[in-house]
Amino acid sequence: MEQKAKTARQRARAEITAEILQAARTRLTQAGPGELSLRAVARDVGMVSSAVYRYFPSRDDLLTALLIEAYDELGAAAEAADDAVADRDDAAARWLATCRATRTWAVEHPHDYALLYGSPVTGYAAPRDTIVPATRVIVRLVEIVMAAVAAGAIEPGTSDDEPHPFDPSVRGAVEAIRDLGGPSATEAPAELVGRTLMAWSTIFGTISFELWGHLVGSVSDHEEFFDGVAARLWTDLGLS
Amino acid sequence: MEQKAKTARQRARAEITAEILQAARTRLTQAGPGELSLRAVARDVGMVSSAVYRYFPSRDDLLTALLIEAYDELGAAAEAADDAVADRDDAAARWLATCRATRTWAVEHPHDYALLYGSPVTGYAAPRDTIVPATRVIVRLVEIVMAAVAAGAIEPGTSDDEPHPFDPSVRGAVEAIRDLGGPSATEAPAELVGRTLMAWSTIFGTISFELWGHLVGSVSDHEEFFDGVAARLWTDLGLS
DNA sequence: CAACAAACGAGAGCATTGCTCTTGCAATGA
DNA sequence: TCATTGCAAGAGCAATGCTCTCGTTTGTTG
Repeated sequence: MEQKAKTARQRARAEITAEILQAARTRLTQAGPGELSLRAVARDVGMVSSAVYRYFPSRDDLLTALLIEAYDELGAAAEAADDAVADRDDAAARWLATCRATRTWAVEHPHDYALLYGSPVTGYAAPRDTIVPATRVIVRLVEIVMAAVAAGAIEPGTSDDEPHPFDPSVRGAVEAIRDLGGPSATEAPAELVGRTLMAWSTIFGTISFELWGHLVGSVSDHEEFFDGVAARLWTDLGLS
Repeated sequence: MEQKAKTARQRARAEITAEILQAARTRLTQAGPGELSLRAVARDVGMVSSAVYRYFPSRDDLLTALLIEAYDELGAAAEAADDAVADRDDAAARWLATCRATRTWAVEHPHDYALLYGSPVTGYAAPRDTIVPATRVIVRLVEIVMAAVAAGAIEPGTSDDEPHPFDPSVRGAVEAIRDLGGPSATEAPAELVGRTLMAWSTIFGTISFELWGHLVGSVSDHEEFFDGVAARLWTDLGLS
C-alpha cells in the first residue's frame, strides 16, 4: 500500500496539506483557536474555502491536526531539554530543565498552548490520535522520577498515614506507569504517582495563570517565580 | 442620583437586563463562552437582536457581566463553605473546606468555570470591574493562612536558603496582603506567600485538568484525588 | 490509445453570527 | 400639550462554516 513512488497527485496532495497546516499554524500565532477561520487560511494559501474541505473535512479536523502537531512540538522541546542535561544522575536538574522547557515553549507559543491546554471548544472531543502525543511531557517527567527511584531515592512514608490517601484514585496512572516498562519493574508507589500528577497539575496551573493574566499584580518576575515553583515541586515529591 | 423611587422605565430596564443575563446564563450551561450567541439569547427573551444592544453595547460586555456574576457566585460559595466550618481555629479544616467548595462549584458549573479560568477570548481584556470579584477565593485562602500564622504557626525556614527563592518575584502579592490589613499587621513572609500562590495554581490546575479531561485514564475518583491534593497543599505550606 | 472513474478547484448558495443604521411608536418631563 | 428621549423592530453589511454543483484535470483500466 505504501508506495515509495508517489504519483504527482499524491505528492501535490501532501504538499498542499502541509501548506494549509502551515498557514493555519501562522494564523494561530496571531489569534486563538476559537478565532481560527478556515476561509482565512484558504485565502492565505490562495484557494477558495470549499477547496480546503478536500483536505480537511471540517474546521475541527484542521484543529485536530494542529493539536497533534503542537503536542509533538511541545513534547520534543521538553524531551530535548531533558536530554541536554549533562549529568544524567542529577534527577533534580533534569526535572527543572524539563519544567522550564515546558514553560518556555508555552510563553513562546501562547495560542498553541491555549489550543492544547485551554478550555476545549464545545462539542469537540479530541480523537484517539491525540492522546499519545498529549502525554509526552508527563511521561518524560514520570521517567525522571522513576529514574530517581531506581537510583535509590526511596520515599520515606506511604500514603496510608494520610487522611486523604492517593491510593485508590490514581490506580490508572500506576498501571500506566507499569505498562511503560521502565528500568525498574517495581510497582510505582501510589503516593509518589499522586505527587507527580499533582506536580504536573501545578506546572500547568502556573503556566496558565501566567499566560491568562491571573497573576498580574501578584507576581512580577514570572520566570523566577516558575523556577521557585518547579524547585519546590521536586522536593515535595518526597524523594531521597 | 440614586433614586429609591424608580420610574417605570428604569424598573423595566433593570428587569429586562436581569432577564437577558439570566437567559445568557442558561445558555452558558449548554455551551461554552465562545459559542454564546447574542442573537440566541435575544430570541430566548423574545426580543430582536438589535434590541439587546440597548442593554449591552456588545457581546463582550455581556460576557463581562456574566464574568462578574460568576466570580461573585464562586466567591460566595467558597466563603460560605469556609464560614460553615465550626472550629474557627482549625485552619487546615477551613482550607480543605474552601478548596472543596471551589472544586464543587466548578464541577457543577463547568462552562461558567471555563468562562472564568479558561483561555480568554482573543482581543477581550477583562475590565477593572472584574478584578475585585476575581480575587475573592484567593483572598479567602490567604486569610485562612494568615489566621494560622497569627495563631502561632510560624514557618521554620525562610526562602533565602532555597536556590530559587520566592522573595523578589512575589513582592506584589506581599504588598497586596499587607494592604488587606488583617489582624496581624506583620509582614507576610515571601516564602509563605509564594507557597500560597503556588497552592492556588495547583487547585486551579487540578480542577481544570479534571474538567478538560486531561486526567482521563490516570485518575479514577476525581473527588478523592482532589482531597488528597488539597490536604498536601496545606502541609506543603510549611506552617506549624 | 481510448474510456471511464476519481480527485480537484472554483463558484454559488444557505444559515448563522456580531453589529450598525433607520424608522416608527410610546413613555417622560417641562 | 408637546418636544425629547428611550425603546423595539427591521433591514442590511461583512463575515463565518459548510454543502452542492459544475467543469477540468489526473490516474487507472480495458
